[in-house]
Amino acid sequence: MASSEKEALKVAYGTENPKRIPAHQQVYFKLREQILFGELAPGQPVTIQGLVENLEAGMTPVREAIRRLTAEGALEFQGNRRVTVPTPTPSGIEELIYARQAIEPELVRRAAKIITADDIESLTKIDNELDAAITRGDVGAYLRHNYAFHAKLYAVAQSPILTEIADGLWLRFGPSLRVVCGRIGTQNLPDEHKETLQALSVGDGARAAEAIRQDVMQGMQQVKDSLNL
Amino acid sequence: MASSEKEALKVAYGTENPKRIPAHQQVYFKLREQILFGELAPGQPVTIQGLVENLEAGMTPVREAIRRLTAEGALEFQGNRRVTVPTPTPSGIEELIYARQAIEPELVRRAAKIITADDIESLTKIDNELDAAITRGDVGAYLRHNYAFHAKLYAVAQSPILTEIADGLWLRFGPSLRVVCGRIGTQNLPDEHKETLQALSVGDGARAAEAIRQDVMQGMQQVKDSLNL
DNA sequence: CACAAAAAGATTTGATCATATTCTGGCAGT
DNA sequence: ACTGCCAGAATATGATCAAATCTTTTTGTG
Repeated sequence: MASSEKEALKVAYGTENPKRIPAHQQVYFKLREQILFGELAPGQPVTIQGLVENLEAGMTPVREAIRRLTAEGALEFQGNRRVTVPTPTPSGIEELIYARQAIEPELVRRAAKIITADDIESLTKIDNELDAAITRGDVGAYLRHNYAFHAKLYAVAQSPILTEIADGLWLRFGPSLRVVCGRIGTQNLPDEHKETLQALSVGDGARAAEAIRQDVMQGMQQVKDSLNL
Repeated sequence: MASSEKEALKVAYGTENPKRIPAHQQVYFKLREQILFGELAPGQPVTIQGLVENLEAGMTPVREAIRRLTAEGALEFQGNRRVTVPTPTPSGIEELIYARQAIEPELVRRAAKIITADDIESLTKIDNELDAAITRGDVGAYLRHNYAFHAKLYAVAQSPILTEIADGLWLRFGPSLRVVCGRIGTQNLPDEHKETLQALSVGDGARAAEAIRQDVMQGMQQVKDSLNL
């Protein structure tokens, strides 16, 4: 995600000055959230008119948001003017596994070089909230905090292109993750975050990268397994 | 638009069935070509109204195409509603180098497992045309055939997600590549394609992947070097 | 009086909407 | 099953409104 858009996101959620945000961006962010955190299930059709009512927006902005998310792989063009949330396939998951383990550890390596104590503190805080969500079995909160942890790492890495790619990957498996959690709950979910934080705090980028790789692989493995049920 | 032009478009973009192509897709493909093959220079502003006239399309389709290309990183949101072709930065190029050498060799490994003699033949044909373009110093043809070679490899690999990512990367450095060729001509350009083809024809996926990695790295290195001039 | 900063106005461009048109898929009737 | 028709959804247009940039004029100061 481009940094100017991160600004827009902040504004959209009221943490910053009241600058006007174009409707098409607001729609984009809302729809993105719904996809990432599971309001929309794999295979579910997404209609323009439905969103116009649902999000109380005009037709043109909705259209633009859909095009954008389609380009990011979060939605799928069904040929006949139809758009749906993509249904995961084993080979698709394989591709995502490769891509994530190729990209995310590199982002962590980059983050490790320039991470500050403040960053580590806020990562720790996110991870604690994540633990709390797990113990109380709150799937929605788990998904949000888990993403927040990784997203914060990306932000630290200051590598906008790799971050956009990684974010794009999240959009592709987000709906599946929700399904997995619906099946197995929040127990037994991967969490190599402690190890990652430990390594980052002593400046060991290689170990941190490997820990995240483990985290990623375990999570994707569960998605893969849940497909064969 | 005259129907003969629509026909031409269908042929140009390989849509066989006689279905009508939505205007927003036509605009997308046209604009994508212009970005990939250098009609648009880095830093150049892209206006909606300009494209409406230039491509003889309506406003909504142009808008949608721009959103899509922005999502793919081919265009950049300039905060104040403005959209431009991104200007390359050294750190951006570094990111692209990492991403390409992480993704493309994997695609070649996958391609190597299932490539057919026909595929190799058509790759060879493309590479010959590429050589011809180089010897006659035809930059436009070089860019097109070079892309065609890589794109054909992606197609063989049958990995749609990794292919989309790789295509996205091309869109990001395409404009820079044009600039490089404008500076140094078509001589001294990387070409490990022969080695790749050789390895593929004997089923040596690892060697083919490494050859492509070399090709990618050499090309990106030249882009990087040309930035410091 | 010269110059530059600021204000006002004009113009270009983007955002959004209402509306007309085109297409798809389902359904009725054969 | 097949065919033709219809409702509803998507696509596309052009008009309208709003924002940003550029241009010109005004104003203030040394």
